[in-house]
Amino acid sequence: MPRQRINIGDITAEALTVVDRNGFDALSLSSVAEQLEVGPSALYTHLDGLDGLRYLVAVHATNNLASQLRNAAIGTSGDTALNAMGTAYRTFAQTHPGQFASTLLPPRSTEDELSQANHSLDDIFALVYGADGLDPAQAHLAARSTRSAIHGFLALEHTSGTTPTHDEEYDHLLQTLQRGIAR
Amino acid sequence: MPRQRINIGDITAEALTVVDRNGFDALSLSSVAEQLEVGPSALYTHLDGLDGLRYLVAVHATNNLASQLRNAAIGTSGDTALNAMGTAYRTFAQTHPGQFASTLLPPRSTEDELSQANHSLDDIFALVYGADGLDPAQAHLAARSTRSAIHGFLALEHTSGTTPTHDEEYDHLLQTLQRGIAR
DNA sequence: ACCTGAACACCGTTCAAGT
DNA sequence: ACCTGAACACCGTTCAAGT
Repeated sequence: MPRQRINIGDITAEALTVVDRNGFDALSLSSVAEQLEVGPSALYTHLDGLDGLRYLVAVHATNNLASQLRNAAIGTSGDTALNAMGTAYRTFAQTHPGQFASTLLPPRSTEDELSQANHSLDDIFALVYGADGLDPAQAHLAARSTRSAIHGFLALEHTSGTTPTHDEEYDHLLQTLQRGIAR
Repeated sequence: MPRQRINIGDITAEALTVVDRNGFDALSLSSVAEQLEVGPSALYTHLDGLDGLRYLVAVHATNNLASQLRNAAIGTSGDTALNAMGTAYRTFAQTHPGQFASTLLPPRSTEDELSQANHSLDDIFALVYGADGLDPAQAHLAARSTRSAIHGFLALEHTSGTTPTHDEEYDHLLQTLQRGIAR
């Protein structure tokens, strides 16, 4: 019997593929193991069961999203930056709905890898607001409001089915934020 | 063998109990059937499998939330109404996290019971903005932005664990919306 | 150290059989 | 019409056994 040798990188890549194709709820040890040509129990050598697999996906998805936002914000500032980040956030949610959904998974401790990934996401928004003149405390508040609002809109848009485009609604949200943030 | 007779009302009540106690992901045909003292297959007479059970919970949860928002808005208007609704929304999410999570379930058609429940939720916000002087189109946009932002904040707060209270962040979000909504 | 394969518990779903 | 109970497929998890 030729034994297949796998590592955590293979598992992660395959898990993201499954999630991108069939959604976060379709992620299972069986599906990933089958693609890697090993038995489901082989995965326990590398991670802590199904919860560990979900955690792995959530960390990578959050970091992927953060990268997209950083790329979008490069060379811009102020409202231009926020609009670019809003567009990038939405593009990520639409092209990787499974990864987007995984983003809401609860961290295990207050300072684990997933918490850090979430903090780095908030930090991107806070940096933009900070460069815009807001002091650190205000920038943090503005960042949290912005991320919350954008995430909420995209989550509702995703479940609301792919009904007509909600471009006008999304523009309204982003403009509301830009007008409403104290500065 | 004394046969247990059940109806859709019993199932709904028991499903909501399970969801309130152990979360939306813990909802299963088995757990509900066990509490009703019937076999899991007996439920298929009344609904369409696990998806049907989830759908049932989502409809009732959304309508429950809508009732809370309506109650909160009674006798108020403008920013006072929005603050009251924001508080009621948050209270619902914290006291019934399972029902809150079920709220994001995708409808089956564009005009089924769940879509209607979601529309009635948006309508509550739209009515407040309408009474505030916004024309129907603007009130609709404002309602969607508001619901999205509030939902997103509460969803992130819920996953972010029950870390310290985020009261200040929530206030910031509501104030940002009130300043940012065009009127 | 890492994977196999059997074993177990659990769940959703279908369907013939009973009342 | 409505529930039972057997049957099936599928999944997560554990663990002894092999390499």
